[in-house]
Amino acid sequence: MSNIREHILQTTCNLMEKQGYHGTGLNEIVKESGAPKGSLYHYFPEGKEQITAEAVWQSGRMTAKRIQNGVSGGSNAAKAIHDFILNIADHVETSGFAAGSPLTAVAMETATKSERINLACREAYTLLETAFKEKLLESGFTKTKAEELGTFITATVEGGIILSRTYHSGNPLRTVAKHLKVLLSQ
Amino acid sequence: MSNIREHILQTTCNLMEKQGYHGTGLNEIVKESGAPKGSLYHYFPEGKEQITAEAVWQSGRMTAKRIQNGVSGGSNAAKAIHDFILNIADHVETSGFAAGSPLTAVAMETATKSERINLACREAYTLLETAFKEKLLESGFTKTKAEELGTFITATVEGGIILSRTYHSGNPLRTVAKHLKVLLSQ
DNA sequence: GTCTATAATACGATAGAC
DNA sequence: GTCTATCGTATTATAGAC
Repeated sequence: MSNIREHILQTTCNLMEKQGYHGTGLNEIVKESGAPKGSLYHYFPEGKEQITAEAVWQSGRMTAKRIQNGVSGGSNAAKAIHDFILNIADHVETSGFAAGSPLTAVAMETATKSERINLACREAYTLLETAFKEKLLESGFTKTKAEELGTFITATVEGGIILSRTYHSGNPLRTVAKHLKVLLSQ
Repeated sequence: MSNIREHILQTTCNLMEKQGYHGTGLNEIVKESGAPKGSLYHYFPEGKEQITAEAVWQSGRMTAKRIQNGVSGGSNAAKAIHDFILNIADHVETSGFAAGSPLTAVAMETATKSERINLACREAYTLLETAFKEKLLESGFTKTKAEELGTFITATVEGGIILSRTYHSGNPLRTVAKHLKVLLSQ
């Protein structure tokens, strides 16, 4: 796959995790990525919607992988999930308060405005929920419980990201990590 | 206080809980509110930032009040918070998947772009966290625990709103409500 | 206080040369 | 594949009449 194409997608992720969908312009993506300006519509003939949908989807796949690889042994979901969230907390602070993924902002902005992007966001969230669920299954949770907790954990992390970005501090995410660990260790 | 002014703020809340900050234009606010077009900059001389900051702040105050009044007796925080979230779940579905408040979307979009709106979002979230905390204190939680859980609950609700909007279903919020109740009943 | 008209700018998208 | 130039349409904000 083209290098430039990948780089445009990565830049889109980086910008949208700070500014969201409407707050990020195509001119900004071109400029920031350093990609040849004429090539944007060559690689993404369907424009901004296509770029965003692909960026969201790719970001979801990468985040899910990070959850899966959290603890290789897989015997302790509580610790794996705890560490995963602490990593996001650090990232928020070291990146100038980026969200770690474009998903949170883009999902909110486009939920009722673009069917295509909304579909990509659903798929991305389902990947995250499933990754958490698998971790919990490995640790001995029942199927129903693992499924519901997968949703619960995803919601809590997303909300923690919003609070940490708003307060310009990783602490809300750290509080979330701490209490999720207690909940999952019981 | 002016009736028109209040109506402009209310309309801004309604639009931004669906479309966010950048997705909502001033023209749209004027048109939707039916307010006299010439009066927008009369009541809000500092423009969109001022309108948004005030809308966010007002919305935070109203939501905090709804949490406080959830259960008048105040003896059962778990049930009060559970019911509060179920109400949001219903609202998301009956409103065509609005967020219940402009806070979630606006906070994400403006966290690093507008200091003024960011400050309003912080104050609004602090109001929510405090409202949850007070409910927990009334139910006998220790001060430290009530404080941390106030943050945890706020994060979980905000994340639940994102998931429910994305999936076009109140069910993620209902899952959140269920497991929060279990957590708080122990 | 409210109106219309418009300034000034940014946006997404496209055309056509090379 | 990549370029520049530009179209058409949004946006926020302001000016000036009434």
